[in-house]
Amino acid sequence: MNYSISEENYIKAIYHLQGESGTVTTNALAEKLSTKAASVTDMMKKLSAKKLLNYKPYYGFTLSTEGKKVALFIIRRHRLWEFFLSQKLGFDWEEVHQLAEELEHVSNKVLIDRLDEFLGFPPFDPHGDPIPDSKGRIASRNNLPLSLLPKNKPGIVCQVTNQSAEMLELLKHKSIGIGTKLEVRKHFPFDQSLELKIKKQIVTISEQLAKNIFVTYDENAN
Amino acid sequence: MNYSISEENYIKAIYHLQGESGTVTTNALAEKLSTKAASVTDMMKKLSAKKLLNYKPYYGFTLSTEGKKVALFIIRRHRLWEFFLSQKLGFDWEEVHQLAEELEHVSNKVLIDRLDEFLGFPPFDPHGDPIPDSKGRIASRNNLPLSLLPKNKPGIVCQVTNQSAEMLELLKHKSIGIGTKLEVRKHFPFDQSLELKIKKQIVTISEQLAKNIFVTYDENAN
DNA sequence: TTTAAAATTTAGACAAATCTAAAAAATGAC
DNA sequence: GTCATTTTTTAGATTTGTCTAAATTTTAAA
Ligand SMILES: [Mn+2]
Ligand SMILES: [Mn+2]
Ligand SMILES: [Mn+2]
Ligand SMILES: [Mn+2]
Repeated sequence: MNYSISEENYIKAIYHLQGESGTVTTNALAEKLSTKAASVTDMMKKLSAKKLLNYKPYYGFTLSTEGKKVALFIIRRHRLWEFFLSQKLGFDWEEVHQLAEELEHVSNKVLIDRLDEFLGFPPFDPHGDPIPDSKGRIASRNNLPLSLLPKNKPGIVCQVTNQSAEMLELLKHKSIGIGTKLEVRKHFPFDQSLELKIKKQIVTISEQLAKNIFVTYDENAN
Repeated sequence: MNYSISEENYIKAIYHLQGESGTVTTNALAEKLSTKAASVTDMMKKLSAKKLLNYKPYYGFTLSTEGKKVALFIIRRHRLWEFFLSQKLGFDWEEVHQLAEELEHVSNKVLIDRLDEFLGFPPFDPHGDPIPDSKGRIASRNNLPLSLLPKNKPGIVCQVTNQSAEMLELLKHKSIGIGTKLEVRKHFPFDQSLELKIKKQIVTISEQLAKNIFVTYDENAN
């Protein structure tokens, strides 16, 4: 019922790597955690013994139902602290992740539920990622990758699915953040780059960047 | 410059035990940390090597100047989080200590300074203990142990110097908290017990309890 | 001043988490 | 299908923090 910081970091990393039920490999996890394959195997045995994993040696692993539950509670903590750091302490969205990496391991349930309440039960974190509620449920949203936003229809940025320093630096430079209103003006099939209108400015972004930006778009709006 | 959770717990415990420059013994520290004397000796060697301690084998130890600085920063974190938990999340003063025990180990300086600012630079925590500022300075206050409060002069409880669950339970029962206004009505030399007037009620407290309650008293007030 | 008791340190062991290097298993090119 | 390459696991070591039991040092009583 109570896991070490190291165990929690592994569980969370597996959750993110496996996405919608894919199997995770030893090397991929080692890479993600900046550790060695041998260390991963050791930890997989341990998490397996604790029934958090479906693990078949040599063939990778996925989280068990219990493992997913644990992961969602870690992610809940992480994203609530990110929201707190951003909204209450005024940190930029590229700073909050590192700090939340530490705070997420303080795992008292009542503390987290009170924090949630204090923050007004935010459904999304500063990067637009959903915050699991106290039961581990995640709000869904009709997201659209920027590449599928119809031309000349206003969309609002609601999520960025890569939060590397490099990505966030680029977004900042282009004045794109959560809540930014924009329209696609041009799409160049040669390299899939896009020209956007943002606050009366024309901004060009690459395919790689566009792939990581999601928008909401009200089809019934004018 | 960066210390493990275990090291931090030892440093803080030494700080509290040594008070105003007393020497701390191996057994006292083991007791305080619910560990064994042998473990303490091991850690003392380590902290000594890091120049955080003045350590003479068999004769106890005190924190070095650097060690005190580290201790004050840990205590700053602890008390700021206690204040946050109490004021923002609505926890009772007997609950905040345990939670702060974990949060105190998240040691990013900018985070703590921003938290301090967010909270309005509180000088005292929910138990009335002073919160070191970002330079490690502690506000002083003309405190008076309740036993020295002149009879029939109003005092305001500003600090309780024992925060055991037992003590806080008793205080709650007697409706005494930080900010409580009271007057000493009677003092019984036989057992040093006191009769207090609190909001028109007469309350009796023991010597042990009185010793841990400190009040402010304005000599110039009427 | 001797000696028994108490306090402290040392010795040796163990669990957790990590690493490097070697062995074993799976995979894919031929 | 064989075999070299890649991936994964195992073996053995290391660091941190802890423990018990034994040895050492201090202390305080007789
Ligand atoms: Mn983490
Ligand atoms: Mn996030
Ligand atoms: Mn602690
Ligand atoms: Mn306190």
